[in-house]
Amino acid sequence: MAKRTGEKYQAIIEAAVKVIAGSGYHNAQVTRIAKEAGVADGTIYLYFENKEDVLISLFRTKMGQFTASAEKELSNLEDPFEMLARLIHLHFSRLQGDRNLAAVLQIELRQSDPSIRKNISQIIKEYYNLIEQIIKYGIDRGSFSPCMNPNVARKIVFGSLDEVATCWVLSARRYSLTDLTVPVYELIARGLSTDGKAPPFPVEILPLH
Amino acid sequence: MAKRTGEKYQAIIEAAVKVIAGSGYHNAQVTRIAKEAGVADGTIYLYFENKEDVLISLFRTKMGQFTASAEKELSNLEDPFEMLARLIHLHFSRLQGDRNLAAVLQIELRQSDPSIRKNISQIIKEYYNLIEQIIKYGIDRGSFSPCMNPNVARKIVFGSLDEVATCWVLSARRYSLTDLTVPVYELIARGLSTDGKAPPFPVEILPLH
Amino acid sequence: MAKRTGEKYQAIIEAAVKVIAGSGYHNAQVTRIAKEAGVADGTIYLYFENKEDVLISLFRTKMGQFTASAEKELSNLEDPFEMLARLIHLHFSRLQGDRNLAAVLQIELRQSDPSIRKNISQIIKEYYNLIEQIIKYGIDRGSFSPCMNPNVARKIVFGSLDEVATCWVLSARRYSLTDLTVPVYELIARGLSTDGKAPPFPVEILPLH
Amino acid sequence: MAKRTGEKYQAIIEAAVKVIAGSGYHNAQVTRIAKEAGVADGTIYLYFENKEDVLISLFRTKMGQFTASAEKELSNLEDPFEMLARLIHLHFSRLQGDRNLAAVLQIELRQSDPSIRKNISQIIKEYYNLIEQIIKYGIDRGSFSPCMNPNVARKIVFGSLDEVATCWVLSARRYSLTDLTVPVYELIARGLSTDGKAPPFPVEILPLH
DNA sequence: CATGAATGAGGATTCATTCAT
DNA sequence: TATGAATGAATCCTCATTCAT
Repeated sequence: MAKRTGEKYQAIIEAAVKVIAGSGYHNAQVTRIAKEAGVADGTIYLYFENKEDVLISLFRTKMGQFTASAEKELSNLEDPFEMLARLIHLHFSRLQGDRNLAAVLQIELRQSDPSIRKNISQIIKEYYNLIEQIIKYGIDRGSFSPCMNPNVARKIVFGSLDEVATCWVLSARRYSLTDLTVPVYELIARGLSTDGKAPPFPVEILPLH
Repeated sequence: MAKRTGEKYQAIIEAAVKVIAGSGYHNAQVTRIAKEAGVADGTIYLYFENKEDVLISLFRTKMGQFTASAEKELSNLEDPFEMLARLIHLHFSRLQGDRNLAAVLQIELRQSDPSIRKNISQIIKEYYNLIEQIIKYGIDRGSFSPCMNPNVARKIVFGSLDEVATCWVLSARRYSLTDLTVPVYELIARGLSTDGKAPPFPVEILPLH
Repeated sequence: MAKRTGEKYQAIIEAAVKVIAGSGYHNAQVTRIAKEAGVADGTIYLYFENKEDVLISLFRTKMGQFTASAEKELSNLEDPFEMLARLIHLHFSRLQGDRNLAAVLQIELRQSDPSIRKNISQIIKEYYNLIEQIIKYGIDRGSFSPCMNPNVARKIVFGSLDEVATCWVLSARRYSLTDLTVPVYELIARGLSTDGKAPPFPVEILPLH
Repeated sequence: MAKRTGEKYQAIIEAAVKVIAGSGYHNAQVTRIAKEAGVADGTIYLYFENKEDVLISLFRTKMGQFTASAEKELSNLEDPFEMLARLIHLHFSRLQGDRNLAAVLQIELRQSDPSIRKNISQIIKEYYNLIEQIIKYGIDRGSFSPCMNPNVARKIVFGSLDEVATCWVLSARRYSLTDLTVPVYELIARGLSTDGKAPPFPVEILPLH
């Protein structure tokens, strides 16, 4: 019964990002999201099951876009190290490019109820899979250490990126997150590599200064 | 005004761990904690300022014990790799040894209000410092790569351990967290090392089977 | 934010008068007022900021009506003694006409918190001013003693009426308050008058028996 | 079972005056009164039935002292006007002489529960009687108007003094209450007098400047 | 499709009083 | 007599959701 498309659907999701980023998860009342989206409170319930559904849909939309664009960008690559480099760069530049979204994804949405967390876990699995596939591919290609458990390696890669991003959001953002792309790459790449030697970060990925 | 010691103080903290682990942060009513601790509701307010103070004190107590025991255990070591190995082992075995506590630390406490989060950040900094000191020490000794930013490396180490632990808590714990000690060590140690070669995990750390 | 008009607004105020008169200020739970008004608890907060605001609004509305009707009724008069006579009559007949309101105004509202008292003081100043204007006018006309301090005289007039009314409310009302209009008038009028002679009470004010 | 004498009994009453005057009726917790009196919480219950009993005893003691000293001071007088003058002077100077007590009697104790108010009414009746006796005596002597109802006159006299005193307490006491003795006397005396002529205030009552 | 006024369940905290010592 | 740690009942307000219009 909930209509999951239309411009109001998108407007509500964008409004939710804005409201949550602005005043935190616990002040994100439905009324405020409705006002920000320019619709009546009740209208939200024409497009979403309930408030939880708004938050989950927000996460699904944003995370889905991210995973899709990452998959697309990596699809043409052959070198596992370059794939890793691009993934890290995408991960950080995406968050740096939308500060509201970064705050919501890294901080606010983690304050949510268990039922929301459960859905979020489900959604994030696609991104997990993407990372794990890169690792498996790297092992198959002989670039990454064959001794590694790809599942454990995925957790380390994701946990590293996530912690770096969270610290950046909480730091009042006095520094550039994307500036950490290279050092993070180097440490992780060395850790993943077969012989402890990782190729340098492919600098053409980075935007020109 | 709040008396911060005594056996009832401890009982209330243990009760809070149990109640929060059992029913989640948002269902952790003061009344339930009081009942679990075997005291009256009002008694909690003789030992704590308010509910928030219970949670922060819980975190301070538990995290403080952990950091202190880690500092103590590492104080006699000379090899940075061995320090890293023991830290990872301690981190995982501690959480595996108290499943309620693990659930509270990894999941529930992260759903709390901004003011609680702020206090938690403050407390966890000591653990951050410990990790960062190990890294700096390793660089000075020539064991860890001198190109690394110790602050970034700290985030990668902590983020990795944290993500592995969180996944374990959420996984219904069908596997042993401490079994991941060695693979996690190997990946991180290789990443940190100067030449991509890390000594094998010192097996005497692990308990005998 | 609080909508301060509409029939529910009035219904809540009337319900508050009834509940407070019936069970006293300290038993006037929001839930009881809501039930009496035939609305949900939360509805009260659509029309009032909080419970305190209900009480202050109650006083403002009722006292405002009283002051306004007094000003209107006195506006056509020229003789200060007649103005005094009508004021006393209005004061007493108004309270006698609404016993619940009398109990709330004379007894219950005086048990309230300092912040409520402060607002009440502000509101009652208009009534104070009305009395003081009558006295100043009487002095200017030569009817009232020019030696008097109008401010002190106002306190004596109001204090007299207030004490008489309070005693009546507390007396289980075995007598008519309006029956005291004439004796109170005579004493006060003589006290205010220039030469100790006050005209008799204008009997046409009183309702026929 | 409550021991109603002893130095701790007095100390508790004085402490109650101080605490209530200092932080208002609603912040006058038993614990604070006990601390101020230098006794344990439980000790209060050796001397008083309950908190209400402390407040009522406070009022009884203080009001009793006042009524007694007034009766004594008026007992030698013959002129009703002089009695009135001395009563007003005593009433005001007593309150002005103890600001804490004034705040408690005029403001704070009136915020109390109905049961306390009931006891207070009972206690104040002696003072009411004193005033009424003066009035009856004045009528008998031919000084005061024989048409007056002594009961109504008493309310006017007490209400006037009470309102003047209350306004003074609430005014942040930027003026002298005893300075109002003469004007209040003049207005009331004229109102009570048989012919509208009252003798001037007997200035020897006032302290020399 | 859209509105927004109305609903009503749910929980942290205070403080007078007790009673074992 | 005196203590003071422990007790536990009692209540205002928020906000996701509904439904008559």
